Amino acid sequence: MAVHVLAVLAYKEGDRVTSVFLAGSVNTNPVTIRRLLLSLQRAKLVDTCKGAGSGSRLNRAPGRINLAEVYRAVEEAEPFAAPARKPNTACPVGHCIRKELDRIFASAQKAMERDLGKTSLADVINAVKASSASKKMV
Amino acid sequence: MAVHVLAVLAYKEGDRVTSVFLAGSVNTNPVTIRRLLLSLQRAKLVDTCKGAGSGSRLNRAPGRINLAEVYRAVEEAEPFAAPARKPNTACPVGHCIRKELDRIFASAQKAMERDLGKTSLADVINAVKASSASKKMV
DNA sequence: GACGATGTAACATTAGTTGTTACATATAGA
DNA sequence: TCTATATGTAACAACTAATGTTACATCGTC
Repeated sequence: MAVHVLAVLAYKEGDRVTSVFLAGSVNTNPVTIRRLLLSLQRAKLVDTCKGAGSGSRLNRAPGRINLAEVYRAVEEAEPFAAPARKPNTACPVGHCIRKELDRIFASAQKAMERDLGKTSLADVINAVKASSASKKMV
Repeated sequence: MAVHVLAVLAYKEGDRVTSVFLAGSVNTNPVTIRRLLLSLQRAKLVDTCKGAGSGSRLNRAPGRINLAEVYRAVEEAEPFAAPARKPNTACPVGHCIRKELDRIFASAQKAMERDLGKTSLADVINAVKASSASKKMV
């Protein structure tokens, strides 16, 4: 969803867009969008202003925003394997396994982020544009 | 959690272990374990028998089970980016972006699985054994 | 100062996961 | 064959996280 919002912002190059508009585009409600925008602001990906005629816009060119950043901005807590069952020490395995699994999953997540990092927001937009253009040609 | 269960099974090389025992070890209840075991059975990772003195055991040597398999066995549905917001066609971006995001996330997930695939269940157990051994030395 | 937008809190709604109980069924062993 | 034991599975409760809804204070622009 975050990518979707950013894509819309990229579409409106530079123009400020309101959370109400974004909510309509993503088919959700303004509050959820604003909650999401807070994360994106923290990550310095968007620039949001209050006041009449204001709203949000990208803080960087779409070519300089990659999806790994977006992912990290949104998923502050690690996404899986995290529920952190209580230590549960009685069992010889349970005792030490958590630390090990954390290591492994952190590595897997890094791998995923490396892959996401290969795609920029501009890439996404171009693909969307191309696909909608070819659709219009039919 | 799945990895934890398999690790316990690997610990008891060959012996059948009951869901009650596993539940105690993972600090949960037998039904949850059995539900999990069903997925692992489908993936041919474990072999479960009913009846007195029965239970589950690994279907392969721990060195021949890698974590990507475990992950796939458990996470049948793709884990994220999946909520599949309704198409929401009114907006020019929303219309075509889904397909593109699916492609990107599928790739990211593959990258993650490739990384998980580098670790076998045996690796996990060895790490756990090593860590518990060094702890005993203190 | 009024309007228009965000920030934020409180609460309802929803969906997904886990826990609990119960019971049918299958298997091993006496 | 009978009994004890363990799984498979269903129905339901409890819990958690995410989202939607409403409301309102606050900040900026006009």
